[in-house]
Amino acid sequence: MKLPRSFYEQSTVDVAKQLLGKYLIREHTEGASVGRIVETEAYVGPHDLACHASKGRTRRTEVMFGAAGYAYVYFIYGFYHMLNLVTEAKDYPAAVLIRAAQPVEGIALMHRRRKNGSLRNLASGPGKLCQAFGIDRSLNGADLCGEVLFVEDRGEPAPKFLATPRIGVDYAGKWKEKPYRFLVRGSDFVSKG
DNA sequence: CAAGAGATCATCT
DNA sequence: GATGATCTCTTGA
Repeated sequence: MKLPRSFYEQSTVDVAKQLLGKYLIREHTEGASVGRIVETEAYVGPHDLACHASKGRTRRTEVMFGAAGYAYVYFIYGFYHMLNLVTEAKDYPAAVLIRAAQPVEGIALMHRRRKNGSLRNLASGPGKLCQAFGIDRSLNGADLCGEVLFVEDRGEPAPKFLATPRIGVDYAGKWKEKPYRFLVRGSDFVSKG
């Protein structure tokens, strides 16, 4: 069952937790890619110094200010894309970063996109995940209730998870210590962070 | 195995 | 003109 827009309208931390054990699906002309989400991070609003939108409403962050249930994809470090799912009310900037997934379908395609990857190395990090799934800025603003990029509930019970501080946000002052990173306990497919 | 450098560009000042 | 929600490779023990 495809997750409805109302799912993304919940509080960002709740969405981040509930996404664990759900399935990310990317339809592409080359074929479908499916991964079980095992790691997420919550970026909870304009007051969250780790959230891009704390710098104000700009061209880049515009999507985060929009309605829930759309993709926020951006390019960083000159190499990598990051996939976020926009949450909460329109005009409230918040999103969940998808950090890692366990490859389920389209694994050969993922290997082709990421030359030198073992199975565990295919999508165990936000940049790697976007490479494996063929996600780039053309998907910025894509509707998660559409046919190209969405998340499915396949009836799996909610997995046990851990919460830790977020990765790579040392500049965020006291916000860097918030336990807004969520990982499926015992999964071999999370990032190392 | 841990640590560090380098790659490379869209976005904002 | 600076910098970042990263990854990979190289180095050295």
